[in-house]
Amino acid sequence: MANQVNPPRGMRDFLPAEKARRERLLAVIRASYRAHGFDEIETPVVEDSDRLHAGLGGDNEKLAFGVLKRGLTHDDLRAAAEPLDLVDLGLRFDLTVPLARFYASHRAELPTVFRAIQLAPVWRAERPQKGRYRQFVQCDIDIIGEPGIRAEAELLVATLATVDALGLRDSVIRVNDRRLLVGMLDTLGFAESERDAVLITIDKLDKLGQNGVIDELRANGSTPAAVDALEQFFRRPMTMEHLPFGDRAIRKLLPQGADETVIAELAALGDAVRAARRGPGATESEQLGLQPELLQFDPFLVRGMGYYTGPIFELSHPNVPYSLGGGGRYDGMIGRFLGTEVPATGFSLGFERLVDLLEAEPDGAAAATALLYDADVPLATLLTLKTEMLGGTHGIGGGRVRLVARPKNTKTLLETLSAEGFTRFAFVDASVTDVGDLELRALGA
RNA sequence: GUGGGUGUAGCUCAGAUGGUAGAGCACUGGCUUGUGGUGCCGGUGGCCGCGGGUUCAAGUCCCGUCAUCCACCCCA
Repeated sequence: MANQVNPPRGMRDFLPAEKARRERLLAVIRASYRAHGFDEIETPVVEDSDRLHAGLGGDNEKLAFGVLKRGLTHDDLRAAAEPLDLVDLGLRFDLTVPLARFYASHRAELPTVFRAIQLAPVWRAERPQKGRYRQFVQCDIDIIGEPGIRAEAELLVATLATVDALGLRDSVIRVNDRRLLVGMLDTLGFAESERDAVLITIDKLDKLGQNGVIDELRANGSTPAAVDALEQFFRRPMTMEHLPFGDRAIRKLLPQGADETVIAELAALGDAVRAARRGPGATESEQLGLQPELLQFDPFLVRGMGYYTGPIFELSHPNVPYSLGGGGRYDGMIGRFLGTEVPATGFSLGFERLVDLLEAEPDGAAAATALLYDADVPLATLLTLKTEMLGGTHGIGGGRVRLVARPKNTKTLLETLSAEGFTRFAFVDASVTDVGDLELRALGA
């Protein structure tokens, strides 16, 4: 019934089974990232509003939840020129801006190259939809202090390993570089002033198609000659041969005159990641056909965040229309907070989207026993049984025991318990006095 | 921010053309059964999302509003 006890719009309560499942998946992600040499940190859920609205969050800034200043008066309200004047804090809309502040604040205590894990909720005041929530968990890894593709390679290998560990098949990471994107627009003849708008339209390529993108650019009044050039580029003759992520694949998909340095970087990145995925000892021919292409160069991958400066990534899966994660290099951001430029790059997994996509797996945890007791069994007996089964008074041996009053209809109860991960049960009537009297039965799924 | 669908018991849902509400499951009482969880009879539980309008009469029609889902926008 729709009433006033629902959680806030776009935010969710999690029942025990779902909460347990989320925690299991989170544990997999945490363990995988830690194994790759990253360290987990935590920052406050709110940041200074000024910092959130420093122009680094792109459109997300408009979606930030603000926190009103405490003790506002009517005079304050009247004196405010705009709503943000009444706000001094805001809920973070991503984990990258807080990380940049964190690094700027604690740089002296951190290693020269810092590898961070953040598994935490963020908030955006968007209209909720499938795969989109107003409060959602992001799983970020970032490498701060490493300027070269060494960092990107580590990020991608760790991310792919984590995706594997989660049991997600068929996902692909699309790769591009902000510098190639900008270079392409320049080559085609777009003015710098229209760059952002053009990129937003190009980003819709997978939805609108090539003709749709051209139409929208024309409708928006983009430089006609440049749009013509783009259309011609779309229509260029292309061989359909499949090329692995590397020098040839990148060149094939770019206009003439693209930045050679960037191409070389991306090609090296692809080679390194492929080598790591293949593992030691295996030859390329041995793995051909076994190892699907996990990286894919996409010259039209844009990513919304304005702060990206170099290689950018997006994790996609054929079963869902939205991305499962993304990231890229944001070399300028920390300098905004610290004064000194510090290179940084990161990758963020969309936890909610992974949870929604992954099949629910049974809880492989230790035995859990439910004792269904009759009303006439003394409380002391029940508590003693429970304590004994747990192997002592501390009861942290790994097993679980729950006391449940036996209802008239046990069928539903047993199904519920099974769904909660209980593996066995026993009836407890007044004749039971110690554990030896219990007749334990398996609780089938 | 824009557009569309939905909103009836704890849950899943019925309620053609307007006549003050039903089922299954869940919960619960009795008997039966006597413990992998039966059968029979009964019971609790509904401002039919909320507000307004039309009408003798609205769950049913109209308007508004809120919630939710979906599609845009944008994004994890």
